[in-house]
Amino acid sequence: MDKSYNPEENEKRIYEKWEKGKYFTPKLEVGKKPFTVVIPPPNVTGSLHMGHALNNTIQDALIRWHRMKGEPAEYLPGTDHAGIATQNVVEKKLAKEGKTRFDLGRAKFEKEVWKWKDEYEARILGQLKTLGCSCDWSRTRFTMDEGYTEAILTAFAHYYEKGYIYRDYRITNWCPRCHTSLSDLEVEHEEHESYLWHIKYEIEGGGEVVVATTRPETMLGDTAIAVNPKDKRFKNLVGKNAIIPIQGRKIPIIADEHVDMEFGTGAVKVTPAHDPNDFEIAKRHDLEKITVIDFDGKMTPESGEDFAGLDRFEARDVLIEMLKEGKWLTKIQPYVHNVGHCYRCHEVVEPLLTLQWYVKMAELAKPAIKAVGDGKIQFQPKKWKKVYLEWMKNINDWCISRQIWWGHQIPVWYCDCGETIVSKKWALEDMLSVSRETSKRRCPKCKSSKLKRDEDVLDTWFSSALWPFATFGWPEKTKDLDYFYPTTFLSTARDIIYLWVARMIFSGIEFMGEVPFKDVYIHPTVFNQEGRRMSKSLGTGVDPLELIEKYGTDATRFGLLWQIGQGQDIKFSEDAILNGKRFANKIWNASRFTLMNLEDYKGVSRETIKNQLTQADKDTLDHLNQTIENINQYLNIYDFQHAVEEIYTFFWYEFCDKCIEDTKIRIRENDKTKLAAQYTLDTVLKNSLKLLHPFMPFVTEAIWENLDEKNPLIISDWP
RNA sequence: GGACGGUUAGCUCAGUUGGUUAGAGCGUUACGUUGACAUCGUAGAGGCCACUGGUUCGAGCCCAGUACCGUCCACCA
Repeated sequence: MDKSYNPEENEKRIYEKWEKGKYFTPKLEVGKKPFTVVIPPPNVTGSLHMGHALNNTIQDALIRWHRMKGEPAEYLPGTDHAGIATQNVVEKKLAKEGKTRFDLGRAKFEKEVWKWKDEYEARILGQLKTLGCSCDWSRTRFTMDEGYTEAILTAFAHYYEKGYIYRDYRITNWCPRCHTSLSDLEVEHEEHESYLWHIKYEIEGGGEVVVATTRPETMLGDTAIAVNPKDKRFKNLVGKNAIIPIQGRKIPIIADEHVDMEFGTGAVKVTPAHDPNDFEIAKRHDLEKITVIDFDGKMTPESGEDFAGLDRFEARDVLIEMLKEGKWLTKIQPYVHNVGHCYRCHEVVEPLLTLQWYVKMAELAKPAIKAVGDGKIQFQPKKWKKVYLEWMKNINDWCISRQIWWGHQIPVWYCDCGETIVSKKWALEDMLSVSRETSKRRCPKCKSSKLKRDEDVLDTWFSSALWPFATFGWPEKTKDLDYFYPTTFLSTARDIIYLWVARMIFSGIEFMGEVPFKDVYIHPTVFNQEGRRMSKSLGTGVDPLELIEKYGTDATRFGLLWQIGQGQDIKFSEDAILNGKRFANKIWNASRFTLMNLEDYKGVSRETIKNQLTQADKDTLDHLNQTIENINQYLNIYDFQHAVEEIYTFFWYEFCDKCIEDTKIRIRENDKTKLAAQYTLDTVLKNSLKLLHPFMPFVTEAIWENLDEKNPLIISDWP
C-alpha cells in the first residue's frame, strides 16, 4: 500500500469492479422486504450540481447501508426529458448556427433534441457513477422511452375517461420567450420596483375617473372600469361610459364586489384578456375581451396603430409619454410589486387568453391529503408535512398542455364535425412510426378521415408524476412493479415538493391504489458562502465534479454529509471537503499500520485472545459496539450528519489516537498481550471500514481489497 | 399579505427530554514526531449563546415581543 491514499488510482477501477460483479442489481427474493429508492431524475440539459451531489450521496449511503444489512436494495436511476428546458438549450444551440426550430420543422427538430438527449443523458449518468452511486443500471429509465410513453398515454386516457381532464379557454401564464403556457407552479414571483400609474379617463357627458395600474399598456384592451358597489364616491358614475385616453373608445363603468375600495383610487380598469381577475369580472358582466398583446409579447393590431408591433414594454414607455403629453397621467407613484417570471428562461410571464388542457384537482387531492394527514407518508423533517398539506388543500386545476415540440404529444385528435378523439393506440402508432396509416383513421361519429392531432405536448411534470411506478413497468403488471412498489424512500429538494412530490402522491394513489413511497426526505438546500442559492446560471455555484477531481469522491461525499444539519440549510464550505480528504488519508494510513502488524495473531484461538484482552482493548471494543448502535439509530431517522460524525470521531480519536497508540507499543515491545492487541486492531478496523463504507465507498473498498476477505466490502455484512 | 426557518468561537456548524468548567472542523498560537499518517500528534487562546422581558431553585434550550437574514406560498389592480 502506498503512503497516502490516491482517489484517482482507485475510484474508477473499483466502480468498474462493482459493476462487473452486478452488485447493484438486487435479486427479487420472495418474502424479503426490499428497500426501494427511485432517483429523482435529473434533466438531460446539463450536468449535476451541488444539490444533486448531496441528494445522491444521501440516497446512495442509505442504499449501501440497506444492501449491507442484507435487504434487496433497489436504487433505480433515470433521466427526465425536461420539455421546456431541453427545448431551450437545443434552440440556443441552433441559434448559434443561425437557425430556429421552424427552419427545421417539427420532425427534424425532435431528432436534433434526441441527439442532444443521448449525449447528455450519458454524461449525467456517468456523473452519477463518478459520485459513486450504486444504481441498478439494468433498470435505467428515461421519461420518453417507449414503455414510459405508454404509461403516460394510459394515464391521460384514464383521466380523460374519468372526466378529470378537460380543455378550456381562459387566462393562463404565458412565456413569450419559450412560447408556451406554464402552470402556476412554473411561474416564479419576484419583487420589482416599478410604479403605480394613475390614469385619468374622461366620462361621456362630463366628469372623469382616475384608475391606478402597474401595467398601463393593457389599457388599450380595457373593456370596462369597475368600482365597488358600496363605494359612495362613484355611485353616480356606474352605468355611464368612460372614454379610453388616446384610443377614444367608450367603455362602461360597472360595479363589482371584487374591487378593493382602499387600494389605489378605488376604481380599476378591466382588461379581461390580460388579467385573471378581470377575466372573472368580464364573465360576471358579460364584457368583451380584447387581446392587445400577442404570443410574442408584442402589441396586436387591436391596440391601435401607434402601438401595433411594438414590444409590450416599449409600448408601455411610448404610451406613458403620450399620456403625459395629453395630461392623462395624474400621478406616478413608486410601487414595489411581484412580477411573475418563467422558471426556465426568466422572461416576464404574460397572462394570456388561450385554449389549454387542464387536470381537475379537487377529487385527486382528497386521498393525497389523507395519506399525508394520516401519516401513511411521512415527511422528514416534519415541518414539510404542513407545507404540503396547505398547498394540497388550496390546489387549483393543473394546466398540462405546452406549446412546445419536445415532449409527449397529447393523444387527442379533432374532427371537423366537432368530435374529440382520445386514442392511446394512434399515439403509439405515431410514436413508433410503424405503418402510420393515418388515412385509415376515422372519426367514430361522422366517419370522416379528416382528423387533426393536437399539436401540444404534455407538461414534463405530468410524466414525472408517474415515475415511481412507470419506471417499474406500469401499466403492465410486472414482477418488478409488484415487488418494488410502493417504494421506501424518496429524497429530494424542497423546491419540487409541489411540482413533483405532491403529483407523484396523487398519481400513485390514483393509478396504483397505493401511496408511491413511505418516507419523503427533504434535503437541505446548499447555499454559497454569501447565503445565496447555488446556481450555475447565476454563477454562484461550485461544481461538485471539480471537487471530486480535487479531493476525491469519498472526500466530497463525506464533506457534504458532514456539514448538513437536520433539515437545516447549509452554506457550503470547501473546508469540509478538505477535511474529508484528510480523513480518507487517515483511514488509509490507520489501515496500513494495522495490516502491517497482524501477522502473529492469525490462526490463534479465540480463547487465548480473550484471556489477553486488556482493559483498554475492552473499552475500545465496547466503544465500537456503541458506535455501531448509534449509527444505526441515526440512519434510521435520516440523521446523516450525526451518523458521519459518529464514525469520524470514533475512528480518528478512539481508534487512531488511543487504540493504535496503545497497541503500537504492545506490539513493538512484544508484550504478552500482543495477540490481543492485534485482535483488537483487526476487529475494529474491519468493522470501521464497514461502518464507513456507505459514506466513503471507494477508500474503504480499496483497503478491503488488501484484507483476507472472500467478498468485496460492498456486499459484506453490516456489523 | 400569509407561512416557515435561522441568529452559538475569526469562518462553517453541533448542542439530545432546561442541570455543574457551552462542543467540532477549518483558521490561529506553542511545543513535539526520521517507522501508519506533516493530509500527523499534544497542549492552548478564542463565546454577555442577536436583543428585551417573562417562567424556573436553575435557560443556548421553554414562553412573549423586537431586530436583522433567508426560503416558500399568494389573482389587490
